[in-house]
Amino acid sequence: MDVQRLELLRELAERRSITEVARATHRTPSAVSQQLKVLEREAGLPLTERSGRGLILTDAGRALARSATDVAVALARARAVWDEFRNDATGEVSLVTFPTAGEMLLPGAVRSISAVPGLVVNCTDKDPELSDFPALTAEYDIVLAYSLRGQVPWGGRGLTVVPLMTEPLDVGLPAGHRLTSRSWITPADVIGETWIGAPEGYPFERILHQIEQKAGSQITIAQKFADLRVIEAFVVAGLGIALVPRYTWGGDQPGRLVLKPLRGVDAERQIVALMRPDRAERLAVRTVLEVLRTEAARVQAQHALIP
Amino acid sequence: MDVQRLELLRELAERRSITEVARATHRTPSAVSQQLKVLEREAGLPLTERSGRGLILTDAGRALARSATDVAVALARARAVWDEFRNDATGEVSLVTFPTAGEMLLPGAVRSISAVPGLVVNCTDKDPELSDFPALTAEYDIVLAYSLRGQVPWGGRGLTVVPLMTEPLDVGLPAGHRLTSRSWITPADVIGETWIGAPEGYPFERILHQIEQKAGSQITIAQKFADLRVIEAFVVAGLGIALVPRYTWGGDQPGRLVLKPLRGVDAERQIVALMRPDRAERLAVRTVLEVLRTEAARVQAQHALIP
DNA sequence: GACATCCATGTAGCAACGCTACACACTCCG
DNA sequence: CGGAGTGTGTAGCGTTGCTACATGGATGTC
Repeated sequence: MDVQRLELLRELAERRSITEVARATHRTPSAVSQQLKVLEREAGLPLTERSGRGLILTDAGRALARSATDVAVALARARAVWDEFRNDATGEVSLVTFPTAGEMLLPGAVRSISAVPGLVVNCTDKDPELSDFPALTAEYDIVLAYSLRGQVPWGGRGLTVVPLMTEPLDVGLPAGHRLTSRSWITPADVIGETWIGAPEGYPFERILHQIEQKAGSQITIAQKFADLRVIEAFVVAGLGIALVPRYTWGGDQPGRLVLKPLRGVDAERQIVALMRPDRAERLAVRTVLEVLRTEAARVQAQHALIP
Repeated sequence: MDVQRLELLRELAERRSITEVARATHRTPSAVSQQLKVLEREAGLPLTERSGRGLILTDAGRALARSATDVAVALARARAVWDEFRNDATGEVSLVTFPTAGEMLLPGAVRSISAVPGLVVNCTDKDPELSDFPALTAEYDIVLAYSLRGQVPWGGRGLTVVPLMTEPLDVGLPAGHRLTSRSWITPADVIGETWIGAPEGYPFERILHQIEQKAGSQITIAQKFADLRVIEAFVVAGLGIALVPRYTWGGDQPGRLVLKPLRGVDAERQIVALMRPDRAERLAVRTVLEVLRTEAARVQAQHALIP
């Protein structure tokens, strides 16, 4: 019935705890509990069940929370309509990114956005290993994440996904390496090489496994680092070769690090923006998204010129 | 921002006057005015303009009212979701119809609905000439209306239209008429005949014009009646022939009135249910609609057996 | 041209609602 | 067995949205 109450139910569905909902909505847990009780009484059937010291939603609760999302989207769209009427893309937009995308896209994007008066973006970065990126949509308006081809970890959660770019993953070689004369590299070429890999759980690992399978031999992984700078340093030092995202590559090792495209495996990652559907409707958010898309296109075009 | 206020704006868009909105929502005009003022202040731009002693919506107001409809639809859908969860198609549904459809569909439909406990339909009829049927959606949940093929008078108003059946319009002849031996009739056949027509503005008139055009000669219209019973009585009395909806035909003149299908012109009318989109989402309304559809199918099937 | 009428809109007051603050019950874990 | 984490009741208070009544314009009529 009441939209505010439905909103609370939706928050509960995402945050799994009344205390968390209260914190997020600047209320007392008691207030949240009371409102949900009223909603439940109106609905005429239980929406939550106690489970340990917390609680979980019933099937009915989940269904109602889903509808609540549609209501929130419609409402956000209404807001956007009159923001457009006033040409007023004003407000704060919060954004998280994984580090490499932040380095590649955000400086240019933030500069463009600073040209829009009244529009403010608050950016942070988070380690993709430590955080559940889809879950971050509860806290941030825009979440920049990446996935490998075919991998869709954020499907089914009802999130809005906007693709920004697809970035090829190349093989990084030290200058003078035997393969630097090649114009591309296949899995067979790298048999016997030592790799600088990524920690377990990182999606890059899957690609190394694919290379293993295609080449039919096992891969030697010497070190596992999460930070691209560290990886690059090791490659330059001749301690191994590594997968390096083509556009994100630091480039501060001119001539000492050589990138070669990889053929025979799906070596690319897709960089996307994840959002809660209602937040995606906000005019300010849509404006930031548009800037990110053009910035991504700019980066991609720039690298196409200097291969 | 607030849904209640958006709802008031939407009502204002339809009812054109604060007093009317107040009456419809069981409030004082003052209350409505105050809430719209708040909405306007929040929006930051004027939503209404004074015009004479009433007021009209600005462009921004109309746009916002449209979004308000989407919000109302989402909200109604949420209600329907948990009504379905409880299997609870309870409530009152109001319905207006034009007389012939009421005679044909409502007795059977109301009987079926009475089998659903807690579901109540309040039916009325209105003369299609005297009332603007699309506008009646403001007062009634379901409005039964008809249109001829190609005619869509309710488009663009943002109403939900559910087709119930298409009913052929036949030519009604008195027993013993020279054409009763034919199995169908063409415009050329009826040259020289005297017609019992419908008053101006009634859609039947258009079909008579079509017959005129196809036949290439002018039609003689002796009388113009709105009520089908009167028309039938005149036909039986041998005072002329007339267009008669095939399923709606009274049938209380057995053997004295003969119906023959008309070929060569689009002689059929479509019977539809008109609804405000949010009301169409209500489970009770959808249930009634379903009954109406099956009842329409039953009537159609019954007449197919006895041609 | 004065008056009745029909609008929308202010103002004061009141009732209802949703929040905070605090206390309490319960579960998990060291 | 506490202690820290949950969710939930109760009392009280501020805000909000309503009614009742009065006011200001625009329209139409005798």
